[in-house]
Amino acid sequence: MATGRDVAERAGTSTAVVSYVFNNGPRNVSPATRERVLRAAAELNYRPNALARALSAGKTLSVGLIVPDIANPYFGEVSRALETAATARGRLLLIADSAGSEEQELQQLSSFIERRVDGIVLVSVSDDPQLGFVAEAGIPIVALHPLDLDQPASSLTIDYDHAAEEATQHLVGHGYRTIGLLNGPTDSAGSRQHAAGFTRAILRSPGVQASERRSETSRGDAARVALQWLASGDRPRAIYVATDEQAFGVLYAAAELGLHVPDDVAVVGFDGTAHSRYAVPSLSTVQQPIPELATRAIEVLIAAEDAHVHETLPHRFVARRSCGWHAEVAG
Amino acid sequence: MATGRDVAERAGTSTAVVSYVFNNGPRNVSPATRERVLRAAAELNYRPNALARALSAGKTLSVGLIVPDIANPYFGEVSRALETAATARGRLLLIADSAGSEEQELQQLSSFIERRVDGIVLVSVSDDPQLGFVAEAGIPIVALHPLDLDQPASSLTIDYDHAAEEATQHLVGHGYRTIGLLNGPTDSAGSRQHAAGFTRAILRSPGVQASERRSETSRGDAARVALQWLASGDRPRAIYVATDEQAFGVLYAAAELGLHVPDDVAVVGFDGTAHSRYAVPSLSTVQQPIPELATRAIEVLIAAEDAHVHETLPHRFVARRSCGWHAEVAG
DNA sequence: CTGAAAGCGCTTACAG
DNA sequence: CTGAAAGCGCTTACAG
Repeated sequence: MATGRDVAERAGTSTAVVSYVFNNGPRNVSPATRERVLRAAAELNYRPNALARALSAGKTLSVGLIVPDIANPYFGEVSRALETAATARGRLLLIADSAGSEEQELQQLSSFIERRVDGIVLVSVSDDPQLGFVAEAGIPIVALHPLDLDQPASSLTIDYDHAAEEATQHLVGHGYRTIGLLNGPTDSAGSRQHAAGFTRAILRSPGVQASERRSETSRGDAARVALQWLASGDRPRAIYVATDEQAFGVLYAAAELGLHVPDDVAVVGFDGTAHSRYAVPSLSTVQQPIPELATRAIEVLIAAEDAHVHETLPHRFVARRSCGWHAEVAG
Repeated sequence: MATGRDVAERAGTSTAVVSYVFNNGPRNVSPATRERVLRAAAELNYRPNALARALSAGKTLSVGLIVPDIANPYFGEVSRALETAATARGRLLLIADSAGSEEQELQQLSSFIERRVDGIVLVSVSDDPQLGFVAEAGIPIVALHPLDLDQPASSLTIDYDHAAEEATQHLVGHGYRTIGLLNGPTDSAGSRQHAAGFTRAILRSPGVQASERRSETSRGDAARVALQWLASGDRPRAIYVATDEQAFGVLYAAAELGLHVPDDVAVVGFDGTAHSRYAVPSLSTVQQPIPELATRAIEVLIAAEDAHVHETLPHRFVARRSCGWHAEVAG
């Protein structure tokens, strides 16, 4: 491939000028020279080498993202929103999939450090990820989930605890007397908050019975757990599910068992993926502010102040058919 | 951040030796020296700069992927499979989302060229993408969809035409006499093959009536189109849908209208996403060989022979509840 | 407005 | 087994 030197020679100028032209600075170039450079570059099909540029300029203008499963629509939507936000700020987003593996997550963090990304957006598979070595490298991190305050990273989340309480309260309001919680697989900060909010709503409601199960964050495993649960003697009348992805598995299990949602069992999900609206039946859910999370995450990384930021963004409960309403709420 | 020079100084050796240690070659290093280098590196938290390495060594060991919508589960699964395949071959996968925009796709191709990726896996938004400039840059491309043979790129696909015929034939075999095709939005090579196979199966079946609609490749738009179609006087008894994503929209529309799948309307999808199995009801579909496509794509890019490759991989029709079977076929 | 030159942090023949 | 040095392709003070 042609280099800046090739272009400079053909245009009868120096590599410095070629750089000035392609970066619109930091020095001015006369229109005639600029014209010659651009012509030569076009003739040679010149593409500046981004690696050399980054090495020399000391910045890569790129942001890394690590998610546990890019095939999960929620993370897909998050990725898409981050790509939009990053592009709007002139950054390239690099997406990596840790495949639910802590080891792979660590490798990808390393890889991002080695590539000198300007910042990292992380959805960790771990409840308490080791981020010290990233901080030592001087690369800011923002997690899109609750994080211990002593971690060397920022976090942006919604208030899981209150959202869980609100959603559970909504089910109580429908008059359901037995309510289940299908939580995530591990004892993480997130799952504790789901449980805390759920429990608070239950305790406040005399006569309401609670039960809890766990499953992996996948349709398949949620379906497996729900098939047993819903076929058992202590089938709950309503279930609050910690992720949409698991809720889809519950809807599937109910249908397989010939149970009607919401008449036999009501379901509420969490995340507010675009798909939740088109579930059968459409899924009531807690809507995460995905575009806002993405925009703010990129902002935080670009600002990269010394202090870490821990912000809570507003969520929204969206009632649809699956919880018992027979008309979608406005919006 | 510490550099190789810092490590060399602390270890009392040269940067060359540091490089030899971290790359396990190309020269041997005595155990004692290696030990000193590793210790110094650990103390300094040294991370080799991948940009400098790539610039110097002339290879980035990275592969770019561009998909039209990372939030679409099919592309999510493809991304995940490619990440696995790339990692297995020691390459880093960079994922970009063109957001359905031809212009953005071109920018991302440019960005990948500038980053000197070793190869690009492309799912284009365009029927006839302009790839000449990528080929001129010496970067091999493999498309995961049909491509004109005069394009300067390889392609890996299944036989859409026969798969469509087979799926339609399956619906005919159920005895359905009115069969619809819900195709993709544009007149692309893919949509032509869907239509060709569909039509062939219909023409071979006397007395079967066909109809066709189009929608965007999204649940939402497919639902919009299907709501009209299924509520109209000429509602087909069965529908062959060009993507799972659109088929989910059709399932939603049927449920909204109080129609039972498959008793009122049968549905067959296309792609074989993991989600298809857990749809309500579980979705009959044409299974793309996602892991095989991914593995082969990375192989083709790494081999990077002069000749372009155009391969057809085997697909598999999977009958589930949505087409009228009431038991899932083995597998 | 333009050019010669140093430097970014590596890798790799080359010489010893 | 090890080191000095050139080079990868850019950017950017510095000097003119």
